Amino acid sequence: MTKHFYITTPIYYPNSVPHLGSAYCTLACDVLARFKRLDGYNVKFLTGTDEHGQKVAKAAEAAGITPQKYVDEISQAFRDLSTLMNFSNDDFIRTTEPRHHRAAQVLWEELLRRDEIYLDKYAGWYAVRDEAFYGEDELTEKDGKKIAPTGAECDWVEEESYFFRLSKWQEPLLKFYEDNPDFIAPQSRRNEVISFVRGGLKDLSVSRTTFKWGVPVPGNDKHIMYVWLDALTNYITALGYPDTTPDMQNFWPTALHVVGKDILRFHAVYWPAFLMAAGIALPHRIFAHGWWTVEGEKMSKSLGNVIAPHNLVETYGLDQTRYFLLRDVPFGNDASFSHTQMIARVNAELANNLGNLVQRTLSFIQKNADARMPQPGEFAAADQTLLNQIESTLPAVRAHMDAQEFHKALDATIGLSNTANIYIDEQAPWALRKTDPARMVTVLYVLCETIRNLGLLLLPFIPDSAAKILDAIGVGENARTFASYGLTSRLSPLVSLPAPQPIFPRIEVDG
RNA sequence: GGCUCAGUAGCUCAGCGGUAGAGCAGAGGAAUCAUAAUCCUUUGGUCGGGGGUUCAAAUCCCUCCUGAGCCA
Repeated sequence: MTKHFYITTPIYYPNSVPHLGSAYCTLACDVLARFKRLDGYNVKFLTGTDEHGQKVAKAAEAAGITPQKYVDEISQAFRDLSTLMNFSNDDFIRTTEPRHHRAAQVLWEELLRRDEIYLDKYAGWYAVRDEAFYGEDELTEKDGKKIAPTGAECDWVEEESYFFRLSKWQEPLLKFYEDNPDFIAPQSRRNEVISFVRGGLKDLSVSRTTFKWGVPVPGNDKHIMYVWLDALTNYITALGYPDTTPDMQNFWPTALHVVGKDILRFHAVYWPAFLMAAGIALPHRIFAHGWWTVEGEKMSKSLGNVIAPHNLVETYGLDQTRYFLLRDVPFGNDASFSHTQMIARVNAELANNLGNLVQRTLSFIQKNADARMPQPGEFAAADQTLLNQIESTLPAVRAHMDAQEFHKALDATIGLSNTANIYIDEQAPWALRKTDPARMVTVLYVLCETIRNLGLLLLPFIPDSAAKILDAIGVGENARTFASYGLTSRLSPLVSLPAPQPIFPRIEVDG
C-alpha cells in the first residue's frame, strides 16, 4: 500500500511582501516534502495565500484598486518566492478561488445543520488590525481611543453575528490533547495551548456584517464568514472537500500543519474544534516554529535590519541559505541571524568538510585512478566501519525528520562526511598509490560510495548542490531516491568521471 | 499578577541521580590527495545564587535572581 504524507504551510496574509519568516516556514515544509518523496511516500505539499478580511479591503481601498486586483498582485509575490527558494509545492491555494468558497460554505452549512452555529448579537471592542474582539477590561485609553493589549486601535462594534459553540468543545479538546501527546509540538507550545483551553473557552463569533470582502454566509448574504473559519478550511479545500475524494481519505489523516507560533491557537484550538463539530477527522500534528531575529534584535523596518530572503540568496547562495536556516537552530526555537555565524557554518561544514571531501576524492581519482569509477577489491575492517555508518545514518536522519528536528538530521549527515575525512587521512590513498595500488582503488571506491549516500541524504535540503554531487560520480536519475540508499545499491565501476569542480566555494570575508 | 520554558567552557548547545560533554573559536603538532581544506593532541566550566532530600545532585524538592513566551 502506498504511504501518504500531507504537509501544509499557513496560507500567508498578503499585507506585505514575503519576509524571512514565511520563507523559513515554507522551506521547512519543502525539505520535509522532498524527504518523504525520496522515502517512497505519495506527498502533497500545500501553500497559498489568505486573501479575505477587512485589512485587505482597506489596503486595497487605500491603494485605489479593487480587492481582487490587490490580492492578485501580492499573491504573485508569494508564488515568486517559491521559484526563488526552489520550493516544490504541489499546489498553491488562494482563498478567493471558487473551489475554496464552495468548501467553506459547505463546511458552514454542515456546522449549522449540526447546531454548532447559532445567530445572536455581538457588541464589543473590535480591532481591525488583529481581526479580534477584546474585553473592556483589557483595553487602555490613549488620545481618546481604546487600545488593545497588542497596541491595535479598537472600535465599538455592535452587530448581529453567528456564533460557533466553542465552549462545548473544551473538554473534548483537552481529552484529545491528552490522548495524542504529539499532536502539538514542540512540547512547550503544547503546554501553552493546554493551559489556554483549561482557562475556559467562550463561544466564538464567526461572521461579520461590517464589510463584504469574504466568503458570504450561505442563506444570509448580510454576513460574511469570519476570516479564520474561512482560512483554516483551505487545508481540506485542497484535498477536494466537500467531496469524498481519495485525497481526503488518504492524505487528510497524515496532515502536518507547520505554523508560526503566533497563529498556534487558531490551529491547535479553533481548527480542531471546527473539525470535531463538523464530524471530520483531525490532522496528525501541528508544529509551531520560532522566529528569526537579526543579531539578537527584532527585525523591523524602523531599525533597518530587515533581511529579505532574496538578500540571503544573493549574498550567500540558495543552497547555502537553505542549509543554514535549518542547520543552525532547533526548528521550534527562536533564532538569531548572524552573518558571522552564517559564514562560519557554510565554510566549516559545506566548503571545508563536505565540499572538500568530494573535491579531494574526485581530484585524486582524476589524476591517479584513470578518471574512472574505481573497481573495488575485498573490503577491509576500516572500510566496513565506514560502510556501517552509512547504513545507520538514514534511519537516524529519518527519525529526526519525523520529529521535525532538521538540525539533528543535518548533524548526523555532516557527521558521516566528517568520518569520511578521518577515513581518507587514515587510509592515505596518496601513500597507497606507491605501495598498494589495488588497496588504493578500494579506498577510493568506499569514498565514492560515501559521497553517493551523502548526496542522497542532502537532496531534500540542498537539491541543486546535492544533484551536482551525484552528477560528479555518475549516479543516474533513477537511482536518486532512498530506495537506492545504502549497500544494496552500488556505484558502477569503470564509468568515466568528469573533472571535478568545487561545489561550495568558501565565503571570503573582506579585510 | 498566574502559568510555561530556559539559564552548563569565549560562542551555540547536549546531558536531566552515579568520576562534567560536543561543535565552533583558541594553543601545539602531523600530513600534503584537496577549495591553506584535512587529521591528531590540547587549554578552558565550584553546570544562574542560596537552601534542602540522598551514600551520591548539572540532574529531584523549595526559594530567589535573570531572560523568553502564553494567559489575565
